[in-house]
Amino acid sequence: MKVKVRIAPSPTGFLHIGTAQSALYNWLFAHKNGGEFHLRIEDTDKERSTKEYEQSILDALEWLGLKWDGKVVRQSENTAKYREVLEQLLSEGKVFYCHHTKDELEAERQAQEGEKVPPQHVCNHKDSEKGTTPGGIIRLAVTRDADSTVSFEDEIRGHIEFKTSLLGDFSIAKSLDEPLYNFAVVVDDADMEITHVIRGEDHISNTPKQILIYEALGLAVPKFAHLPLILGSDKSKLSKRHGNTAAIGYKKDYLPEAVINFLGTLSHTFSKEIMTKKEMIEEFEFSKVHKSGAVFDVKKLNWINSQWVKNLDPAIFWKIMNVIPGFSLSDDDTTLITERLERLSDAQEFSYFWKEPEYDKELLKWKKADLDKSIETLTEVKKIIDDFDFEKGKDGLRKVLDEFSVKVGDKGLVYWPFRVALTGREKSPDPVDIAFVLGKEKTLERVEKAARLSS
RNA sequence: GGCCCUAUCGUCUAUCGGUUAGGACAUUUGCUUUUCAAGCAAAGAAGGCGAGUUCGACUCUCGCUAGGGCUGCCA
Repeated sequence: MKVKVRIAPSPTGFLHIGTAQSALYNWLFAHKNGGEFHLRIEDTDKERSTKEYEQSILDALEWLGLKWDGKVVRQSENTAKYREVLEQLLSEGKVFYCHHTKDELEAERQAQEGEKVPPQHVCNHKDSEKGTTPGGIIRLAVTRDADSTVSFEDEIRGHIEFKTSLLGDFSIAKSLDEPLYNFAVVVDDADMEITHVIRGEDHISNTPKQILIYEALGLAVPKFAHLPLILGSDKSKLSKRHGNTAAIGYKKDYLPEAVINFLGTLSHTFSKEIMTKKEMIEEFEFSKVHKSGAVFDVKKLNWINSQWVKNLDPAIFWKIMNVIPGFSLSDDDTTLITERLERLSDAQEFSYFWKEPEYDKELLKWKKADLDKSIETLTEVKKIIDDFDFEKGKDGLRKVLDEFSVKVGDKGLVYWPFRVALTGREKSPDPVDIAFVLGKEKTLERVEKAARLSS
């Protein structure tokens, strides 16, 4: 049987980074097995779902390169199917109408909490006239055998078992046209012929309910694989208060390959740290997916990103950066930036390559000398550069500057003001490298301006 | 409270009964050096607790503890 998996985000927010990870693992599993990866939008909650969020989820998935097969499925477009299934179940007496009010249910729940018994609603309408009378909400009639259990073999965690007596007659639809999560998921997964449900650990406790629905429908139960959660620094489920939880929020600082690499290696053991999606497909195994939650470590993401940036095609780098339309440096010169970049937005620190630097003249002062002396030396440097033929290359210029340094007796006094004049910053690559990127003319201009600025 | 899941360096992890408990990120130090990085080299850093099984447990079993998830007419 062909492997078919899916992710089912609800358009009530941006694509969560955890959902992105589970999308990745679904995608990996599908590709490893020559199967299909589908996208289903769970928009049964009409109040909170929006088209904008739906679009942003699609965009995030595309950015990450997790392309889905076939068309996007929307639950809101499946209402006829839910109604049909519900009516059938109703006629078979497997589900029933519950006419209890929210207040009654709430009172019951509080009483149960007070008695310290598991909160659940075992409805007395199920065997009465009321159960077949339309109105109220629809619940599944769950058998109350003290010993009966629902169990499944999780692909990642092994045997998991629940007592059905703890479930109560749980709700599956607000009305014939308003299915609730657990019911809609089962109907759709069955409809789409999903073979493996790969999702977050937070769904483990929904699984027995869903299995019971499969059984009521007389349908084959798919395999389940529950992924560990991504945790914040305090080890609780990653949420807004920990920072950025929207996958698309990482776009400004990270390459999609790096985010995928990070998410992939976070909860699955691979043979090395830096992995392409293709390599991950080869090695993906449920047995190598971890069981325990993993803390989201931005420092590691930064490092992984820096590795990807270093090896990035310069043309693509400039396309992504888009600092000034059309601006770029030669491939070799680009490495001056990419070799020292962790986050994409840090490229702003190299803005002196594409615009005039602005700085305080005090910055020109070398720490082991005073400002006047620094300027004096810079003026000498200007002359040296003026006399130097750039055709002779970087090493040639370095050689003359080094010789001059020996005469001055302080290398820093020569190079520091030179660096500041060119970049306006206290940290940068070698000023000689920068001079050769800027060219002789621009270099002289900046040095001259610096010297003038201080007189 | 109930149910379920989990438990090795600060973080992500390897180990599938016998290892000096390995690697990566981070940290610290050294080299390099005109600054900051990068790069290279090195160092420190771990099996929650208690029983049991065994010649021998990080590894198997049980209990405890801790953390997490769920407990909606949300998904």
